[in-house]
Order: sequence, then structure tokens, then C-alpha cells
Amino acid sequence: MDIPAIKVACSNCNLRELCLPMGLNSDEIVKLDRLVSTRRRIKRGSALFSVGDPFTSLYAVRSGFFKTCVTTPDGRDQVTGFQMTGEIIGLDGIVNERHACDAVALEDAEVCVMPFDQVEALSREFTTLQSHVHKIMSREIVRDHSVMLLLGSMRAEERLAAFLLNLVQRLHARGFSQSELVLRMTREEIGSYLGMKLETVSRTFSKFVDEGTIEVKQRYVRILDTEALKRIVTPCEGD
Amino acid sequence: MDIPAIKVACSNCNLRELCLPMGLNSDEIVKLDRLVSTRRRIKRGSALFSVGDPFTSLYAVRSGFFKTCVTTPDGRDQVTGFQMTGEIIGLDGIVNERHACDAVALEDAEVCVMPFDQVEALSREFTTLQSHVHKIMSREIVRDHSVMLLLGSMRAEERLAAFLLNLVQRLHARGFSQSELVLRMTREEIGSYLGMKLETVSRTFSKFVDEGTIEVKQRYVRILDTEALKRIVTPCEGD
DNA sequence: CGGAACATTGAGAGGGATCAATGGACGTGG
DNA sequence: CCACGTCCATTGATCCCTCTCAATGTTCCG
Repeated sequence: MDIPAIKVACSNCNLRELCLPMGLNSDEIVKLDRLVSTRRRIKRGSALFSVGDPFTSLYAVRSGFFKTCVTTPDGRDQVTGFQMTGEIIGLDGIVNERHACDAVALEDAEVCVMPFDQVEALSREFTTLQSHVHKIMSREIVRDHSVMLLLGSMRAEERLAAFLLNLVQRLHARGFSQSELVLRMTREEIGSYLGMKLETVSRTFSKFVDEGTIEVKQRYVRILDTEALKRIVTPCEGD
Repeated sequence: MDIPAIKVACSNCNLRELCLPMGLNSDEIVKLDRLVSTRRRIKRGSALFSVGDPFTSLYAVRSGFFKTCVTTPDGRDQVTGFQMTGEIIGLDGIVNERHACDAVALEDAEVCVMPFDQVEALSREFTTLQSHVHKIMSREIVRDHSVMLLLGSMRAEERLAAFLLNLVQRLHARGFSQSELVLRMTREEIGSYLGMKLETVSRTFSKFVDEGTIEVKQRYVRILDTEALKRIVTPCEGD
């Protein structure tokens, strides 16, 4: 191979403050480099893994945007999450050594492949990584619980407002605007995630536009009044 | 203290096939004994821990029945799970070193306290436990995703049917009947978990009774036609 | 026995689903 | 460059499932 080996390494990755190495010291990150040896490119619309695939690795999103979804035997499916840069995909596969959901790229994407046996070996070796892995899994559990809260006890407007706020917050942490975003998913995918039909998603967007809370042009969304969105999510702060 | 020290140990616990030690060999279980040193009794209606409490330990349910729930700022709450004998509570606390939900005993209960720093230390020491802890967390994530599917895309009857089937299945794994159960939670708690109002839960029970699928007498439920329940959850097997 | 907590059932209202039609954005190929 | 098809989004009209409000019944316990 004459292709100059681009060093695939956490230590020189500009995402290290968002990704697995977050909070590790430079010494520890160098050890991590042993773990992340390969990258994988995923085309828009194709799957990083699918239900039933043997589980071998966790994946860190390096670029692009993913959705994960589960499917009922009768074909309905539920988007369980959207993952952006620096987030970890694949934790669902650990229990049964097979993936329990599909992970699909919503735009051309690249992930760092982290073979799970190596993750385990390395986290036996040094405490910081061990703690880190545990926190990543725990964070996912807490996130899932807040989605359950959303699905179980919020109305359409509250769900969409919470969704938008969550998205901009995560994008902001990645250096993007606090008030503008481009949705990478369709209305139907948003609806699936939020437990509502795509028409309801669209109508709710239109409602927010009418109220002057946001501007929408297809996938582009501009938040004009963040406070209004927050009030929708939490109707009576202080009650 | 004159109270004879009852040995608190996984190695002589009759739940070891269901609980943390599941699948470990006797050698490894002896090591686990170092970890589980104390038990704690929780009265019906009181909390094992609450939102915001410092996180120190995971808990294995030894007897009794718990619910975990999260709360919105405006007071609505969502039951995120029901835990029975052998199941692990507290994983939500790992990320922020504070608990993110309340865990409340639905009947007088007893838990084994597993200080998390010791869990981490021991799982650095031996691989089987490490793998086990990872699987327990991953199982929780997969479970949460299936609850999201339930909340996001099922109707009331499907939700309740899925709930009943899940409960009896878990109870059966603990040696109880496949067709009879006593609910430990109120209609309101079931409703909160399933994202529906208590009246709807009650009505749906009545509907199942009318159809001859189950018998209900308050908290006591007898399943007369398991297949019918399964058909409700998966309306068109094969479509 | 009386009260509190929990459960059932009814009647009516409403939020979101469903069905359906239209319109815009984008990519491909002529 | 425009035509065309496809995918996606918007909007309207109607329906229905579940919520809400309300009354009654049951169980449990002091």
C-alpha cells in the first residue's frame, strides 16, 4: 500500500473532548490509541449494523449523523435515538452478543471502530477508562428514561419543543449555533422518535411558526424564542 | 452486638442464578462475597434512593418489589420500570454520581448493597464479573428501547398485553405461575409506566375480561388465554 | 364503623390519527 | 436547461382513541 498511513488515533483527533477520551489525560489517551485502530465509512441510508448482527465493536461517530431503531414483528418501527459526532453507538449489542437495533446513517458518515474485547481489556488495565465506559452506559440509560418520560407524559407540542431544545443543545456543545440547525432526519423519523405521526410533526412545526417561536424552511430551523420553547416543555415552572 | 451474624453472601444465596452472580463459577462467587457485605430493608412506600441522592452503590433486590420513576419540573412523573427479585437497581446514578430517579418499594423489601467502587475494583480483577456488569447495563438499555417502542407505537390494549406478558414471564423465571399473578402496583402506577391514565388501564383490563382473555379481581390477575394476549401485542404475525 | 385509598364505570370532549390532495425540492436523464 | 419522477412536507377534513370529569363501588385498616 502506498497510501500514506493517516494516523487513526484519539491523541490527534479533534473530537477528543466530546468522545470516548473525554477527560482522560494525554498519557491515557495514548493508550486509547491502541484500541481505535480502524475507521469505517457509511453511506447515507445504509446501516452500520442491523438487528441480529453479531456484536463485536462499539462505534464512535466521527462525522455524520445516525439514527438507531427497533422494529416490531409486524413492521412498525421506533427510532430510539439520533447520534451525532462524538457519541457512542452499539451498547445494545453487549447483552446478547448480537445487535438489538439497526443503526442507519442519515448522511455520509464515518465511525471509529472500537473492538469491545479490547475496550474491556483496556478498561481492566486502567481505571479512568473503566469509569468512563460505565458512565457512557449509564448516561444512555438516563437518556432513555427521559425519552420514556417524554413519550409517556408529554403532548405533541411539548415533545417537539423538548426535541428541538435537546438537538440545539447538543449541536451547541459541538460548536454550532444555539439558534439555528439543519435537521438531518425526515418528519417521519422525528415522528417515530417522538411517538407521533409525521403529519402531526409538520402541523406542530407550523404551529410554532405561527406563534413566532421558530422559523422553518424544510430541514432548516431557526429558533427565534428559546424561552418560549422552554415554557412549552415545562408549562408551569414553579407549580 | 449479640445478634448472630447471618452470613450475607452470594455464595449461599438462593437467588444467585437470577442475580449478579448468574453464570459465575463457585470460585468467582466467593470473591463476590467480599463485595456484598450489607443488606438494607425498605418499608413499603419508602424510597431506596431519590433523585439527587449521592450515588454510592448498586442494589440487588433480594425480596420485595420496586418501581423507579423520574419526575418533570411541573410534577408529572413517569414510572421507568418495575424491579423484582434478583434485578439490579441504581445504574442511573453512575453518570453524575447522583441518582437520576426515585426507587420506591411497592412492598416491604430487602436489597443487597453493592458499593460501586468495589464493583469496579473487583471487575478489573476478574473478567467474568466485568463482562457481567456490562451485560446488565446493556440489558437495561435494550429493555428501555423496547419500552420506547411500546410507548411510541402501541395502543392501550397492546401496551397492557405486553406488560402482562412481560410480568408473568419474569415471574415464571422466578418459579411462579405462568398464568397467575398478583400486581404489586396500582392502576395509576401501571398507567404511568405504560403512558396511559389509570381509567384507561382499568377499562382495558375490563375489556380483556369481557373477551375472556383474563380474570381480574383487584390486584389478582389470571391469564386464561396467553395466545390471545400475544396476538394483541403482535396483531398480524407474518405481515 | 367510618374513612382513606384504590378501582370501576359512564358521559362527553379533545388531541392526534387517518385519509387524501397539493406543493415544493432534488436528482436524473433527455 | 428543462421535463419528469421521486421523495418529502404541508394542509384540510373527518374520525376515533384516550383523556377528563364525575359518580359509585370495593377493600383495607385504624
